[in-house]
Amino acid sequence: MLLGDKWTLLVVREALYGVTRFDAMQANLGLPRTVLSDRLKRLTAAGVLKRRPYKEPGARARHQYVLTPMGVDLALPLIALMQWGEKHLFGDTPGAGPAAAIVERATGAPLRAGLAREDGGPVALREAQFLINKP
Amino acid sequence: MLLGDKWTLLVVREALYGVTRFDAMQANLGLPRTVLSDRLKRLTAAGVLKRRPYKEPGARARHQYVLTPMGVDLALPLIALMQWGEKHLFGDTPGAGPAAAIVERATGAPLRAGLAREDGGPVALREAQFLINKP
DNA sequence: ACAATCAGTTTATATTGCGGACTCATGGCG
DNA sequence: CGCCATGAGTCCGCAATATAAACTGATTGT
Repeated sequence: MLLGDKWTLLVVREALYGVTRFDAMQANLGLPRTVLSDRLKRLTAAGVLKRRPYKEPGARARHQYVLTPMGVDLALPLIALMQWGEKHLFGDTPGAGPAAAIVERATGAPLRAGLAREDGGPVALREAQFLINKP
Repeated sequence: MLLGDKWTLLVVREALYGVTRFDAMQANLGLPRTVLSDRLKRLTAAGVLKRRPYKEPGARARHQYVLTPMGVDLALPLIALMQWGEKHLFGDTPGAGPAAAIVERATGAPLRAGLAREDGGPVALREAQFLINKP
């Protein structure tokens, strides 16, 4: 079960925010280093992250964790979850406003996760229905 | 941390599928009854589910767990996650096709989770950007 | 040579998850 | 009426994970 624990999605979110180094993630999230180490291993094994060595000039070689296309695609579920949280659970961390806004790169217009037909036409959640496949 | 474990989201998915009774959820998910009991408690405490007594004619009174509006809104993150899984991890459970399709109730047209401007215009994930609030 | 930094690993303890058995109330049935 | 089945949990003992804190080890600026 790839995404089924407390930290995995948060690690991916860090990566989406542009945090790529072990210590920065550990400091931001405050999770035990053992767990971070394990999650990064799992995520790279699953193909969500890629581990790359790199070297800033005048610093020793490190490695960074960057999202693969598969990882980048996790942005959508994550945005949907974050917006759900903003809307429904704000007594969560009192005083804290939304952690991040999602905007269109070109125009700065705010964006929202939603459902759409394949032609792009938006559809409200109430108009949607699950069709369950029972084999 | 409300949604941070293996089962909570799956329980919500069951509820979205229309499963409302304890034993049915337990049978479908195969999780320990203690854990299901705990998750249902948490979810009702958080306002995602509501516990209601009801009575089918000719059977004794039971209770069912139904989603609140807050719970129904979790459909979107869940759909986004499911579609991510369909696209990227199919060696997951070999032989199993997608578990459920999402369609428009009125027309039966298939739906996809995506990003949109506030006017409803669709925007590709690559055009989106996080604006982080640092207080 | 030395202290600092980054990226982990090791270790010991605490928490949580798990399967299986048990409880308890209620309704159907002979 | 007495008995069985069922739904909805709880209780218990063991296994797996999480946690905090200290340790390793490579490298690098001073």
